[in-house]
Amino acid sequence: MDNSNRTIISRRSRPAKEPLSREIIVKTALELLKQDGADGLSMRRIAKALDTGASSLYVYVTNLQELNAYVLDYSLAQVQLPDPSEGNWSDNLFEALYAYLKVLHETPGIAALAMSTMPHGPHSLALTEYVLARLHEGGIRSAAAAWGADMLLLYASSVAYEQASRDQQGTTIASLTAAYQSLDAKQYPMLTAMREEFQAGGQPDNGEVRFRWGLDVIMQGLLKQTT
Amino acid sequence: MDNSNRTIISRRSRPAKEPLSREIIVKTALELLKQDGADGLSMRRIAKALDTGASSLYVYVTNLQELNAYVLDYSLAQVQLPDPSEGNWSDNLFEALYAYLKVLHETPGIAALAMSTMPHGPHSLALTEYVLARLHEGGIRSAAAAWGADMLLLYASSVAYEQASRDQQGTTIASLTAAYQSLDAKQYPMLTAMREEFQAGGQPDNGEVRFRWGLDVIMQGLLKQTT
DNA sequence: ACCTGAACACCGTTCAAGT
DNA sequence: ACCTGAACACCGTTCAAGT
Repeated sequence: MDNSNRTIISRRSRPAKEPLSREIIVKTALELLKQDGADGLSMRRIAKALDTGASSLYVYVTNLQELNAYVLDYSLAQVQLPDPSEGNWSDNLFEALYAYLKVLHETPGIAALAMSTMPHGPHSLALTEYVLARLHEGGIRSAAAAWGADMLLLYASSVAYEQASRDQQGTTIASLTAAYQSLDAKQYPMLTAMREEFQAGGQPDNGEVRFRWGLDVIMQGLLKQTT
Repeated sequence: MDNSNRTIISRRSRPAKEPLSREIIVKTALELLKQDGADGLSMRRIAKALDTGASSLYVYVTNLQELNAYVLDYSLAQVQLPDPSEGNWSDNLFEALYAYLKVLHETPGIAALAMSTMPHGPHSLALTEYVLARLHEGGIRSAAAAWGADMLLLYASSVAYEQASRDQQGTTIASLTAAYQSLDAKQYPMLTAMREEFQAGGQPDNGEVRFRWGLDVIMQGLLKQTT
């Protein structure tokens, strides 16, 4: 009696340590990434959050690179793909890519993963499949569709990544605006003349407008393509 | 006499240590980046190559981020911009962007810098200026030109970066091809049908063709744009 | 003014040892 | 089979001390 009681109490004060698993590792990794940004994603920090040593993780994950791939795919589960049976193909395509951008943009660090790790997982494949299907609906087939899908996804990833590193740097942004202000008009006439347009690009409100504008450019170009 | 002699000998065996300077730091950084890839670019390695301690570098460079920016701009000096008075604007634009891609592609690690560090330096500005001027020649002005120039440069940077990380990973590429081979045709009908087109994209020979195809898509889209 | 060494607070990965 | 601690070989940055 005493015995069982004691066990219960000890369980309450610190619940029986959940056994490790790849899933729980990936989940904590994503939480840390959301909390602390790109620095949060380290073997040692994940291990600490799970109350173990870093070496314990290597049973479930061969290395950091592989873990990165899992984390990326896990977070891509949150990309909401619009029902293809409603609305037209091009609106659906835009919304899907914008949803992808938002997921990358929401969690700083995921964008970096999207650029640096090769997409393995089911959610990444599902996204590519979706994009291909919409392009097919729109009459863009074979090579143009394959390359176009890659291009659209790369565009979204790189925009997210650029914005993420922009936000992270902070310090440098002031000195850059200063540099633009004091441009030599002789050496850089175009840049000097278009100062405002370039600075407007950095404004956060313009983000969505500009992103959609870029998608539109690519889509127009794809529709013009014959190959 | 003896004294002066001794000094000369000691100078020969180890020439009077060149004083540090930002330029020499940036140069060695780039050399190490070329030799050892992205891992080569570390304060400690640069210091070791210069036969000092890492802390000595901080007199000439405020931190690694700033050094990265200098290295990037220094290597962009090698981008050969075609003479705008010869040939048509669109060929010149393509060649300039391809020259940019090649510089990023040649030195593994520079592409990562291009994506992650904000472009300050004169060579980066010169490249942007050149792109803007060509677009202007082609009749693309104001906002469309500014956003278009950013888009073209981002496209080149991201293609280079993607290829660089692809090459670096090595191991993963095999498992990815395997994954494509065993795709569930029910779940991913498009991807299954277009396997070859996707795998062809990974082929190194196709790199240039595909890059130019992408530039063409963006250019066609830009020319269609009214805003 | 410039350089140095040691120190601080981190990394990823491996490996022998424990349960 | 799983977990652990210590060790190895690294990081960027700071700071007191030297010249």
